[in-house]
Amino acid sequence: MYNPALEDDRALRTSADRVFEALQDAIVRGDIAPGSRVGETELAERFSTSRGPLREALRRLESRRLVERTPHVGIRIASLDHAALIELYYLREALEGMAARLAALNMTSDEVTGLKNLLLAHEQDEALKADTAYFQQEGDFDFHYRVIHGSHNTALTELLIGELYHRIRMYRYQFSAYANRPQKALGEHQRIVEAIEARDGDLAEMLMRRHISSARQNIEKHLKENS
Amino acid sequence: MYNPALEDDRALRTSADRVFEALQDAIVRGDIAPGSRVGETELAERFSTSRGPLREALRRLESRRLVERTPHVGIRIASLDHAALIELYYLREALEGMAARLAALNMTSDEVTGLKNLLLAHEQDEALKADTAYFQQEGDFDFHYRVIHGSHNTALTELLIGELYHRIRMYRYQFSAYANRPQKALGEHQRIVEAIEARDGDLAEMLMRRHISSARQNIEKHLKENS
DNA sequence: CCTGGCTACATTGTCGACAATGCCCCGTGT
DNA sequence: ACACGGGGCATTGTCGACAATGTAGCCAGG
Repeated sequence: MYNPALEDDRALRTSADRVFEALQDAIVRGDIAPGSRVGETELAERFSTSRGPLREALRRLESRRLVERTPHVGIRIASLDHAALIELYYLREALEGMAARLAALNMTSDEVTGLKNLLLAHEQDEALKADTAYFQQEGDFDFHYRVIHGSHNTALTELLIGELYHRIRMYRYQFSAYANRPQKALGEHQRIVEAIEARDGDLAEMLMRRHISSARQNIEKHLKENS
Repeated sequence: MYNPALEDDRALRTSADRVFEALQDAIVRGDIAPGSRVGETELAERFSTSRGPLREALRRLESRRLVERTPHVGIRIASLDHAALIELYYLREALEGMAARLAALNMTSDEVTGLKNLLLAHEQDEALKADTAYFQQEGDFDFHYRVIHGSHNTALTELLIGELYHRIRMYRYQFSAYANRPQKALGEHQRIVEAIEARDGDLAEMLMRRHISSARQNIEKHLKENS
């Protein structure tokens, strides 16, 4: 059987890159328990490679704060600390607020219409499915991805999507449902798009910041109740 | 001021970490020409180690965008792109604005008095030295470091100081003087501290954002004139 | 029984050798 | 003269072995 994905794997990717992505995915999805210590030999066997490429992958995961390393002792998978999650939301508020501002200034009209169509699709899904968490979460990521890309600021985009979002996704996978008020979020998304369409950077930033700030407060409330 | 040397005894004993620090410094200071291709063997000899630890260091520098890597071809030192510098200033505006807001809320009174004393010292240096660029730059970093730490948000602090500031410093070293208006900057710093002391997060954020936005516009003006 | 140090083991850190890939140059054909 | 292909060379990617370090368990002494 011809499998182009496998060939690409071998042709234009190094083993270290392949391990990096696979291990990152395993950590984000929780296949490896957060906070657990893992040995290099064990991981190397799991991903069918030697310790050399594995250690290169670990260095990159260390930069993304997905593993913690102490010299001569070993690595442990990042633990899920509530305080760290709250900190991440302050970062998101600042960065995505800026992204919304820049998106209002720099998005092409094609990108704006694409964004509007996305929300229309969400609206219909929402009407049908009432309150399904999964679709809302994926749709939520999709919306935010598009706004971030719309900033046309590559440093900002790479920082948010390439580094911070993996940590956010890890929390979402493992703490699962925060009861994240889908219909309310959809309404906030719509207002943000309206501000972007009106090319009102100030308003777009303010609405995005409130949107993320609300999500943070919602999480804080749930954490306080369940403790 | 942030001083990574304090942790050297415990954290930096491996060869890979030592090379990472040394190579990062060499890149930031411009000892290695930006955009130039460098071979792994050559670098390994330069830092008296083998290619194994060197490659681990390169992976981390790749995460910090200080080197660019293409598989099976090699690495090249990050080039100094004007557009990328402007993008970085938008990141700084968003992140340090948030840092100033959080500093106004979370700084201890000891930290606030330390910050005030720092500016008093700058004021006297300024009065004496009139317009010396170097002290102002170092003092500028010192001021911003303290505000960032004052946010008491470790994710924000590590992101700004551990990742973004190295890129900023690289530009400052190599494009040197932007005529960065020391006395005007000092006045802006003083107003920011006043807002922090008054525990006015909104005002502190606004002033910090204006401060960085002014610096960005100043750079943009100089770039336009010199092209 | 507890404490302190010491020994043995497991794990991480480092290195040199080998394999795989890309690049450059040269030769050949049109 | 130029385009295309093949071979040699330099560089990167990978691997297994060895050295260095931390840890746990044991033994001796109090």
